[in-house]
Amino acid sequence: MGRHREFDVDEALDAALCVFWRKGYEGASYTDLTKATGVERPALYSAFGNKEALFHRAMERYYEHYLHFFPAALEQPTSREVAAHILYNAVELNTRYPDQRGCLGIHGVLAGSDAAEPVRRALVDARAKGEKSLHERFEQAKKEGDLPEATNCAALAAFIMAVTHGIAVQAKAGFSREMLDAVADQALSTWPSSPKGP
Amino acid sequence: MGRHREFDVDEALDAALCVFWRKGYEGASYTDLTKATGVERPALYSAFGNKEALFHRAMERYYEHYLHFFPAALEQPTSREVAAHILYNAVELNTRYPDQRGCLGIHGVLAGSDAAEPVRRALVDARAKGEKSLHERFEQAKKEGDLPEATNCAALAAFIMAVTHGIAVQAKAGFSREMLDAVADQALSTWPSSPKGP
DNA sequence: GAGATTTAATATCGATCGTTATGAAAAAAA
DNA sequence: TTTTTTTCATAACGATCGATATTAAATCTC
Repeated sequence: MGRHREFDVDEALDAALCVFWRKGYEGASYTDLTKATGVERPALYSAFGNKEALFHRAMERYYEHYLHFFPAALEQPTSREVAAHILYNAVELNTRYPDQRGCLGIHGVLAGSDAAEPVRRALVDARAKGEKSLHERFEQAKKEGDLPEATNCAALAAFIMAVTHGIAVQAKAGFSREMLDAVADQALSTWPSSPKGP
Repeated sequence: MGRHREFDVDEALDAALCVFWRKGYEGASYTDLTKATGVERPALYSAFGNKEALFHRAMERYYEHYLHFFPAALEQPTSREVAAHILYNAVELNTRYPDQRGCLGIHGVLAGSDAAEPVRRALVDARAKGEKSLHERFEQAKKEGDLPEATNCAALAAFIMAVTHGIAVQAKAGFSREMLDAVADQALSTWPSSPKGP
């Protein structure tokens, strides 16, 4: 009943995601989005709703398709390996595509107009969620004797995330993968070791 | 010869700086700027030139008035103290004003429209300049035996800057000063020690 | 095939963006 | 005081923003 859609919604979403990745939420205009997706404006509205909803969908897809290494990292056997997986995979992702360096979640909307506040909040919440899961993973490591009893697990998780965010900023500035790997090395260079540990 | 200016240029610049700090370059509109400065649009243009020039002036003032701790840190006696000064002062600055958390230089324009490319480049260049001076300071430390011969000074400088950038991102997200100090602690716990060192 | 329903494409909406004429107000120079 | 020069404030500029009304095309049901 009715005409069929002539474009692939997922393909359009992927193209829109790349635009947001490069330009952030407010920096990406519908002119950019229609050009990248090959889909006219009203069709984008019909398929996704407004710009904020489209960004939300792009953000979900980003987490699923690009940040999948994060939940996977939490399943590494030791806390150090968890941290290493996060850092090195972040470096790889942040330098993988020359045209969209850095991380959508970080420079999507660090700052912007008041109108972008809900989007900014959504990204902050998503980051907080990831950091919380990392914190909990480190608490588990402490229980297992993988981390010293005195470890501030919240601070350790915040530290790893801070380095990851910093790597995203530097990747956007054009830093080489080699340099960013070295930054990750340094972050891991003195991982707190448990007396019971290896 | 002619009428006098009725507003203080430096005061207006300070007010504009705060707007850019909060909203970034493209997020700050002239409506915001006139409201914050109390100066009408044409007067801002007359005093500073266009928006890009105004941001440039604000950026200069930011480096002079707020990031002055950075060149000062380079004069600390040891590389570890240099790094500590940078990190803890960055935490303090990034959490000093509840209304403008984070760092103007970082979230000023991480992403944005193509029109903001020159501004983005200027901020990247300014960051690179600071990082280069830190790198050189670490090379000096290596010569003095304060850092091990094998130290990758460029990576070490990039690491400190990465943590600083990450702290800025987290400060913008509302992290407490205590938490960010703990992040800085963790970053410094990885500090390489020289065999000749203390 | 006829009518109903959904999508596609053009063109445009009001609002806001950065920027600037324009003319009144103020202060120095004559 | 008159003239000249600079600033101030109102208003509006063209361009672009996100979002739609409208009409033609396509595909369903009957």
